[in-house]
Amino acid sequence: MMSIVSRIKPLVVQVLGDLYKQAFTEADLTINSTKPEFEGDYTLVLFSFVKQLKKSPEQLGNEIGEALLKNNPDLFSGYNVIKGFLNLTITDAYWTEILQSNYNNARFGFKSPNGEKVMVEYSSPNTNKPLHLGHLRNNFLGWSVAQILKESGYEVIKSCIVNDRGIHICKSMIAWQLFANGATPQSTNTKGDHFVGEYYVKFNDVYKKQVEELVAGGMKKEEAEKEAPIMKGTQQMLLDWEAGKPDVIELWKKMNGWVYEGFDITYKRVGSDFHKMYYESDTYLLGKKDVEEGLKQGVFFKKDDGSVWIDLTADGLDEKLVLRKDGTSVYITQDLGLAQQKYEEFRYDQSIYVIADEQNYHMKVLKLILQKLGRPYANSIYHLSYGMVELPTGRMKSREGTVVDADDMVEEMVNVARHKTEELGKVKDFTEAELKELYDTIALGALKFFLLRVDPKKKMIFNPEESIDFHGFTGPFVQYTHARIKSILRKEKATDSHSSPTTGLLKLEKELIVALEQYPVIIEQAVAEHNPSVLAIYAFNLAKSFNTFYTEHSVMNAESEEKKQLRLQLSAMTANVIASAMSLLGIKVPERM
RNA sequence: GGUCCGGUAGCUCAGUUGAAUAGAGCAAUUGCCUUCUAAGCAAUAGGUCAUUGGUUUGAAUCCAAUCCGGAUCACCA
Repeated sequence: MMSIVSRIKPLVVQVLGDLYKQAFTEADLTINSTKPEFEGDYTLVLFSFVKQLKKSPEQLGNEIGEALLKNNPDLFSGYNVIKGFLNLTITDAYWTEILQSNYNNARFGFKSPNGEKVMVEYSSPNTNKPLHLGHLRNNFLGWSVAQILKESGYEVIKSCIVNDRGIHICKSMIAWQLFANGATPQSTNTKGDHFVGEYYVKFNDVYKKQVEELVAGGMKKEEAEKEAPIMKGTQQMLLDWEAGKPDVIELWKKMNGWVYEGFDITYKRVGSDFHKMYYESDTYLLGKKDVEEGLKQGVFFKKDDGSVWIDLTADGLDEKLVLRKDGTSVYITQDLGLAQQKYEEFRYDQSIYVIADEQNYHMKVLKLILQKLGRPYANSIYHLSYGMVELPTGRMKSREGTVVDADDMVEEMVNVARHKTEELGKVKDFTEAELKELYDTIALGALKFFLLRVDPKKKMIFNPEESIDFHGFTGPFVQYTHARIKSILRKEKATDSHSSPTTGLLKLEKELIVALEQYPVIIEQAVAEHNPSVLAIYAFNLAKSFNTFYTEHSVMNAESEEKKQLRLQLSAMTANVIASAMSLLGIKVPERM
């Protein structure tokens, strides 16, 4: 299945060769959608040939247009030249053919397996605090990119590295030990991850106070930060953990267990899932082998104190530590080891890391080191870097409690969905279970769409007062359009009718088919850019086009039986493509709402 | 300070492989429910595309400089 633009390009290249005996390539051509105020469907920009061919744009346009029309009467039905633009009109027969052969194809734009294997690592939570809005952006992005790749023919392995050990985990552990008096999630009726998160905040409160007291007593701030009793206790706990001290390990397992119970609920709710979980407690020692190997290869060097480094100054970066003087791993050491582990286990062709842009430098270094170590997978690593979600007041900080909690967020969206639905009163015959499902569909649709509609690379601002909206450029708008179409199709199904007319397409009908035809190219773009937002924007524009068409023309009371069939097909295909595009974003679409 | 990312309507964002008069949504104003779901449609208003210079037939887009905001450059993860 070839897009119309990629069909036109070789035809133009051929015509240019025939007419002017000059070789052009498809890359030399610019073909855009024709602006609505002009006659035509697609436009060839002529300026680039003017100089080379020494003819006026008008003359060129007319000659090329004439030849294209003559050679391909089944594809082009007309042309016009305005200034330097050749506007081409595609035949109605072409458009209706697209419609008839695809209106009922739920896999339109999807591809069959291509034999390539991709790993997508996303989510990567810490087990010391609950998930917040920033994690949701990561989860939705990772899941969506994986789904887009899957439907584009890749074998996809979704993985997750859980940061379940380290000093930050010990912080909530020690605070629990000191202040909980044996309280548990059960005894306090609190979701496990939230329960543990409270002690992480508690740690930071106490720590801050202790540092202040020490500073008041005349100690320098830097020293006080090291000497605060609770911090010393935490560091001791980390040493005990690494030594495998039973009571610490037991506490660690217990608290992590609480967190996992909480995470499971949230992941299930928002639809995140993984094929392979990695735990840092299993992998954090792995990279040491790579460091030894790199030392032998001369990629790394050892300083006098025994610490191991790599010199990246020739690559415009700094010297980077890869192993501490006491022989313990740092962050990058672990990532080196994990990368190796993942490759040995899955032999992927591509490995995508969905990680916030604050780690751009780290990921650059990781890739560079793997390249220098001569790893065969080094170049297959792709950092899908996304911007942080910020509040109007600035960055969210777990330590300071200025975060929008993921569970709270979902709950609030569900409430808004319920109120709005009740207010409109269109689904009064739904059962409790059906209503609950509908609220979830709408709430998560709104939330996912909101977080995915923005270019991942860009940081985004979340304003709680203004961002919860179900009108306009939102998930519920697209979902509503789908429900609206389904309402028509419940009255009458589209059928394979070859009696539907192949001429006389109305403007709004054609606009819709033209948009539908572009869907496969949009998916390809989403794959190439690792960018789901193009699908969100596309789905919105498609829904908007349908709504305009819908208010202007009646399907059930069409001018003729043929028109009705055509419009039923048009409705069916629009509903399919909306459902399809939304499914790639991880968003469900309801039959009614 | 070095590196990277960003600055487009009151707000949130598209457009950045150069192409016709820079587009949406929200907010504001105004119309449209006896006709397939008004979570909709139509319309009005809102812009020195941060600034300056350059390249080009053509610049929001490319180049240079400047200003502003953010991230990062840890023996933290």
